[in-house]
Amino acid sequence: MARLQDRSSQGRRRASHSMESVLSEAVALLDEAGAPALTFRALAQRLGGGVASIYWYVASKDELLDQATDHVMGAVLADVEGLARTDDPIDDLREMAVTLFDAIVARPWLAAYFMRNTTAQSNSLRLYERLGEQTLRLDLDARQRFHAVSAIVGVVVGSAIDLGQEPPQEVLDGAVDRDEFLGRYARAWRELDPEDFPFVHEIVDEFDGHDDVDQFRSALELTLTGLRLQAGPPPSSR
Amino acid sequence: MARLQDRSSQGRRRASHSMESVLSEAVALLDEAGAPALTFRALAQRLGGGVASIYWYVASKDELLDQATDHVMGAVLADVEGLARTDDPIDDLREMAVTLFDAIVARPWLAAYFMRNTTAQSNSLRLYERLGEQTLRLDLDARQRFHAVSAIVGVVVGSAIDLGQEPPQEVLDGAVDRDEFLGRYARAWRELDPEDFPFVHEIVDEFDGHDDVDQFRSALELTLTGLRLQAGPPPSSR
DNA sequence: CGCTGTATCGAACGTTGTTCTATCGTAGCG
DNA sequence: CGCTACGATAGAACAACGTTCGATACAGCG
Repeated sequence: MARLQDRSSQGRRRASHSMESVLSEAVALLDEAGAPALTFRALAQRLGGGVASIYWYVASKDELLDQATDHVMGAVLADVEGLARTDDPIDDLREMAVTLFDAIVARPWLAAYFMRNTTAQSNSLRLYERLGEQTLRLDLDARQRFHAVSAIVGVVVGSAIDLGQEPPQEVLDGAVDRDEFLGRYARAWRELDPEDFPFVHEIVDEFDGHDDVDQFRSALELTLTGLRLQAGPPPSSR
Repeated sequence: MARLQDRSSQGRRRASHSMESVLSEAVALLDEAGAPALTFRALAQRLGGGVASIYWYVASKDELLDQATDHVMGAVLADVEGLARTDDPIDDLREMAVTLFDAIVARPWLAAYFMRNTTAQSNSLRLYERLGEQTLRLDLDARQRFHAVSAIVGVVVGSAIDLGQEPPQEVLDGAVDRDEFLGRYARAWRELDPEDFPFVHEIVDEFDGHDDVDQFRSALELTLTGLRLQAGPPPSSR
């Protein structure tokens, strides 16, 4: 009968990890049950080793989070860099932002960590650079470029945050699906006094069962339209 | 010699709280040293009582956070409702958003909680309503209005998040001020290869010592410009 | 063989949110 | 006045968490 891993016949063997395996399992835990599920004890158990061993690879939980985040951001960065470039930098910015947002939809826990510490997360810094390089193709000054990229990242983060904290436990467990969860809010909102909350009543049907990606794309479009206006006519038309 | 509170001459008297005092002290702790400082034991000590007593007023820490957030959001809502209305709904939206952002600058911990649970935080819901009511004055359909308000809240949250997680402990303790903290990043960024990071070098001077409020206002302006364009000409000109 | 540095692990510590159980104090009532 | 019910308080204990400590295994090399 084949044994798991390469542990030999009897008695507890010591586990042998690697930075790669530590980060992979950490990401797996985050993916499966969100940030609260990533504990040193759960991670050690998955690695088949002791709790303290993990501290040989990372100095603290903060660093573990940073490294795990950077680990997956590597793939996101590759996706962004693999995007085809057009002659419109704003179109490119949109595609980049959407790619980033898609990654966060797939891994909601990313939202809270992916821009926390750009010295420890080099892939996030590179992504920031790639976004910024598109603004270099626009007729803006340095401050406007800085603010433009901050705005775009802000839209991504802002849209992603409520996404990340939406699941109150039940959605992650699969006991309640997202539509039912939204429906509860919608039901509560519909019972508000229409005179006191005319706007909430106006949009409750839109809210019920809405798509987060649509919501994000709309917010992004407003920012990009504003940016296009700020940049003035494209250089080719001058 | 006057004694603290109204405890009588000798022996431990039981403390008597109230919802008000619990929330006030909770907010005080959050203001003084951020979210990690709000523990049941620290709160109990400030109230001069036992740990378990707090559970008579709130069922969990999550509820404590929600109620404390709603507590201060009451004042924010009052500020927003006290704003003078103009004939331009977008100008009003801007003033409201800035008022909200100012409140978050004063209390960075707000960013993470103020839109978490609108059924438990009625003041946040009311604020959401007030923002939305401005879009009722614009020529938009229901979905566009829903997305517009989401976008504005998203910009606020997105700009506020890095604000809230900036202080890595030293800034809160007052050991290191914010400019020095930004300077460290700027110094690290300046040492990157200019060929690999042209954008980062372009904007590092803007980043160094930048004002968060400027950054936010710029991001907000892009969204509002996009929204104004989307809404088309004002009804008066038709 | 012994030494050294790398890598591992169990046990323990302090702090956190939460629960259990016991108790106090006062308003209401006979 | 005494008794009771209940609103309100609190200490002790529990499980889970991040983190540290000291001991120990293993491979490479002289």
